Amino acid sequence: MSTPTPDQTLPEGAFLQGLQSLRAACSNCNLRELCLPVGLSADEMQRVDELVRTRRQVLRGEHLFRTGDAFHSLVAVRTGFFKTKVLLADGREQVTGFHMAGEVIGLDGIGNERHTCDAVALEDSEVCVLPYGRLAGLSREVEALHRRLHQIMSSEIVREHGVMLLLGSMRAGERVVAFLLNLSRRLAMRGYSERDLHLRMTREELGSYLGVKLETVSRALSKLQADGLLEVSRRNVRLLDLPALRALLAKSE
Amino acid sequence: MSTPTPDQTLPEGAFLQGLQSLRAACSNCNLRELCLPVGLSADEMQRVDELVRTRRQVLRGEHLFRTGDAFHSLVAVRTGFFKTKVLLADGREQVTGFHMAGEVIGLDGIGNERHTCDAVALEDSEVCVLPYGRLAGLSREVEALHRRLHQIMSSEIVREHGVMLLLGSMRAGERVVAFLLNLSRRLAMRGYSERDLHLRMTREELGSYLGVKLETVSRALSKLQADGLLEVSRRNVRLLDLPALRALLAKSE
DNA sequence: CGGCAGATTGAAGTCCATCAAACGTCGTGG
DNA sequence: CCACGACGTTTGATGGACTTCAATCTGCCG
Repeated sequence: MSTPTPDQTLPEGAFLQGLQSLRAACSNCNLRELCLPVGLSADEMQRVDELVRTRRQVLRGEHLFRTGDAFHSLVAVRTGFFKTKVLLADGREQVTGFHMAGEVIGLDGIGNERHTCDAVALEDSEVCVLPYGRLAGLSREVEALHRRLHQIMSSEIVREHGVMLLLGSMRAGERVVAFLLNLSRRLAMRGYSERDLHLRMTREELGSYLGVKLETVSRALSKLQADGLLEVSRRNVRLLDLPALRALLAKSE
Repeated sequence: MSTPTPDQTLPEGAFLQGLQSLRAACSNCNLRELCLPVGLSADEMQRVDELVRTRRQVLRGEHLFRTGDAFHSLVAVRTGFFKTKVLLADGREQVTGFHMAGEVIGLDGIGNERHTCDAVALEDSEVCVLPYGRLAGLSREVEALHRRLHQIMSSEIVREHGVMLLLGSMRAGERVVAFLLNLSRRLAMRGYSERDLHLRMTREELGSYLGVKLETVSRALSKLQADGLLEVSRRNVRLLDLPALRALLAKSE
């Protein structure tokens, strides 16, 4: 493997720290069916390879970007787990999402060239850096990439509609179930068990995402366990009765 | 004015109802500084004119689109006021946004070619129909349009982050103030008073958006009136002390 | 004028937040 | 190796914010 040539167009600073010497490429990435290159032909994917040259390691607790940072790149999660959060003037914070392998982070920065939220690794992670300028340029040549970018952004909007529904219209117990089923589905899509979940976030972070306090999350989980629908042990959750859990959402009372 | 030639590439069906014989064009639209063509040169705007040929009238209470409808076009609000909402299986609904002149609706449909929410006119309105296929095609030729589309979607993501913060981290009174200030700012951007607001939605719709019950909205408004910060009379709100209202959010307690 | 939808206000109840204590787990250092 | 402490989690008791239920009021439109 040859010594990598640093990409001259990459932003200086934070993004160059932790640069990996691995050759990044979508073409031989096992996430290509989930991630940015969905819908691209082999040829098209190779053109994307040209600009997805940089991988970055992000350690647990490290920020990928912060509110106010200049926006240069989107980021695709390769391994690991992230949270994004927004802050209120008085320090209150709201977790806006949890992000796992194959998901793209940083879309918030496109609009005004600055990030408007923080992204923090919840475990040691690796991401692919997607320089936005080059991505946008290529997407004008490769229609499938253009479509895919629009699709990714649109899906993020739809995802957030779901969170708004959760925060605005569900009670605490329902929110927890909705979260678990969503996580279960995303794990299943990646070939993991849909029953055995390992939560990567604290009860407090989960509570923030769900708009309730950490004690409420804990109580809701205990209640579901008492009802025989799942087993909880710290951050490990086993879903014992998926149909019943789904029914809790589909038909509330 | 000559008889308009119906655009052959437009989708059949619902969108053709209420077709206006007015010649739609961004170039001579007074919203061009707020709407889709922001950042486009005169030449570029004329190219957009070619595909923004159709205006549609939407009466109060009418749906612009519904969950499940096939997605063909984005829609720019020209006059009037819309809400978008998502539905839960048991009938509960969550208003995800209120949309006024210059704002683009329907971004949720891009991802999977179907709409995932309902858009309803809250007063008699007029919209410009933006056939998505042609818009995407043109955006590959006109870079400024490409950027603008990305920007619109990114801004929508950022807006929703703000709503999530509101729903997840604020108390009822703060939510109402945040909503009023947001509306005030958007009206001011359009040349209207930032103090005199006319709410276009019922207390119930506003409560749904804010994740509280209609009575709670009503009480919060009454409280703000009692505190001398505003005057309410049915759907008319006059903000009497904007700095104090802003301070309520900037520094809670 | 009468009826109705929407808005306000009050009283009672529920869900969740808050405060508090105890427990388990993990990593560190004695 | 165990003790210790920090951190995260669980669980209980109490209180508060918002919901629910209900009555009344207002303005609008037929």
